[in-house]
Amino acid sequence: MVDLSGLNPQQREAAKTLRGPVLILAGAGTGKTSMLTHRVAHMVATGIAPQNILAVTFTNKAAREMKQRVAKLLPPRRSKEEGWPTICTFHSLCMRILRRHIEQLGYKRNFVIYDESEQLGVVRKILSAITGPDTKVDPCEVQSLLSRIKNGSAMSEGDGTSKVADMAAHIRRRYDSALKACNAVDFDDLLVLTLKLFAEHPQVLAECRDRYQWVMVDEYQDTNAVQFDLVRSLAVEHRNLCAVGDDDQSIYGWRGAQISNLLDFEKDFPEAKVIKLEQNYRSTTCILEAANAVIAHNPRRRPKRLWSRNGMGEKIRLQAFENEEVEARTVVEEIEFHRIAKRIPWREHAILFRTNMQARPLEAALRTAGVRYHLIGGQSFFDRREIRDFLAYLKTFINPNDDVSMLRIANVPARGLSDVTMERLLAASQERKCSVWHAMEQEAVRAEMAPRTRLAVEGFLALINKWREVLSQPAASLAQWANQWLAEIDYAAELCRGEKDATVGENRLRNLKDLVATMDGADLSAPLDRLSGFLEDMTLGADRESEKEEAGDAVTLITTHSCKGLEYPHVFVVGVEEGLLPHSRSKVEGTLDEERRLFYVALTRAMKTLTVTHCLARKKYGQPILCHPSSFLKDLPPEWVEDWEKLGRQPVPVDAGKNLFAAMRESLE
DNA sequence: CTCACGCGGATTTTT
DNA sequence: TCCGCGTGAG
Repeated sequence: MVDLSGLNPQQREAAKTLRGPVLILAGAGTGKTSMLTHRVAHMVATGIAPQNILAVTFTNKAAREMKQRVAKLLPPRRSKEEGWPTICTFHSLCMRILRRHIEQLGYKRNFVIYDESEQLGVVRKILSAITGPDTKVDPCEVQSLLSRIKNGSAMSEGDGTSKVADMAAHIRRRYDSALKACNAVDFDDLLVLTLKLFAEHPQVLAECRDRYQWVMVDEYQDTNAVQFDLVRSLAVEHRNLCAVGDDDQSIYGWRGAQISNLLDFEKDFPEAKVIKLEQNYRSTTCILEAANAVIAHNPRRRPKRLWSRNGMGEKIRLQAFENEEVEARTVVEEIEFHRIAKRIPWREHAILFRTNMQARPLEAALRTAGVRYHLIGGQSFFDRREIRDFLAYLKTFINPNDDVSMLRIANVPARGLSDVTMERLLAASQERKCSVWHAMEQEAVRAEMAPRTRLAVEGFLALINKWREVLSQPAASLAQWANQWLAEIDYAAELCRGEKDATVGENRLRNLKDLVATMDGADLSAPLDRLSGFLEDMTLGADRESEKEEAGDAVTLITTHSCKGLEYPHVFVVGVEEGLLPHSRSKVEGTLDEERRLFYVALTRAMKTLTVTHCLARKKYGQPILCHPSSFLKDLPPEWVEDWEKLGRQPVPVDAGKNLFAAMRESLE
């Protein structure tokens, strides 16, 4: 038997309610993961076959954490063949299903997954084909519209709908067939195609239902229409569905998340049992009471009230500043004061803000004060050219018919395949209804080219084929293989070329080398399969490596969106102003509720102290603009708040403060 | 190609 | 204000 005595009564009930639909409302910091992992262990202990258990999460991080914690609770596996629960993201679940069955939808088994920038490439191509080279249609817009359509949340804007809809449908058809021609699927397709598979091939659905007889879904409030359909497809028969979530933390409505999936759970599962987890293990009473009061203003929520045994704690500090620079400086001073006077390390502090743009003055202040920090978010890793190129090469080696990847690297480094040549090849491929690679392979196509370009094309064909060849040999080391072809194409030179600062190129090269070094895992399957696996991990398991480097002492800078699920002993929520939080756009979009939840999420990150700040003026597009305190601030009950009336308090002159801190720090180190 | 200049746009972003 | 883009010249 599993020991459930560490759980509180509600957690225990949730962990022990196995059969039938259950909705578990797990408030912030209420030990959700602990409950879930114990639930899995308890299932196994009661005789449920582990391989019949499925737990779906949204992020790799959540999946990884749950996997690790489940592994600690389950009896050790006797053999590799022995069943084990499936704990993964929606996307990787669908990927697994599609790997087995996608041939029934007319794709090849070794399909690749296109990420956002590759999707964009396809969209660009289609747009230029149907509207001529220069039009004002933004490919990004189109791509996000397509995504929203696929996820079943295309906003039906009131105006001129049918024309736009027709257009969208047309583009979608071309887009889908373009991807299919490359044997590629995008992130959304993973889910959509799985549903299609279920609809068109009932035996596959039956197989999956049979396999996943016990389904758990984490962060249920964030599921969108397609994810909901998937879950329902799997669970509607056996009805062993455990949905875990918190309607108060639904902050991804704009990405298609349907909070109604959680709110109206009983519509689809009338016999559902609802369990609330309200004991919080993270924060002090002050923080929780304030958060409770804020969120209570939302209509249409499942009433909840977080409480804790962590004591009253310090009151929430509410501070006003004349502008964002003073705000940043003071927050930093506060952190330094904590560190020097109270020996609280930097890593126990986080600064939360609504928009990325707010990070700028904070970074500046942190830097001048010599405080280490790391900024979470911003898309860095996958925008790096060297990584993109490398992955495109890998995809080309796996499947040269993947036009998007192939076109990306065809002339990188420059090998005489100019844009004009590639355009011609593209046209030829469209004429012949084949891939660009295939067009290159055809003698007739090459015959029409100038001798020099013809040689370039043949050289490229030979290059790709040569290294594909190596890949088909059994015991190749992927890292070695990659290093060899990288050397042959002299990619290092390509990276350094045109770079004024040599260290930039070196850094890029090091990034790449680090990546290459991770290619050889322990498993001994065929190199091609390993390569596919590696690629998949890269696209699907897109762990921000910035998040990994938690080692080291540094203040966290993070948006209120990406802080969900995290916690910090000392939290500063900055820029809590009308127009920023709630964001001005939420007024026109009618999403004030979600903004309030966002504020609630921010508040509930704090364990020990919470500081909420706002400015009286802030530079917007360069111009200083007057700001008003957020309307949410008046919902903070005065009894839990310590209002620092800025006006009375004359701060120490900046330089004096800086020197003082510098001196104190030196004396300590 | 590469650099320089000018213009526009600026919420949030799990895979 | 500031960054990223596309364009146009050399």
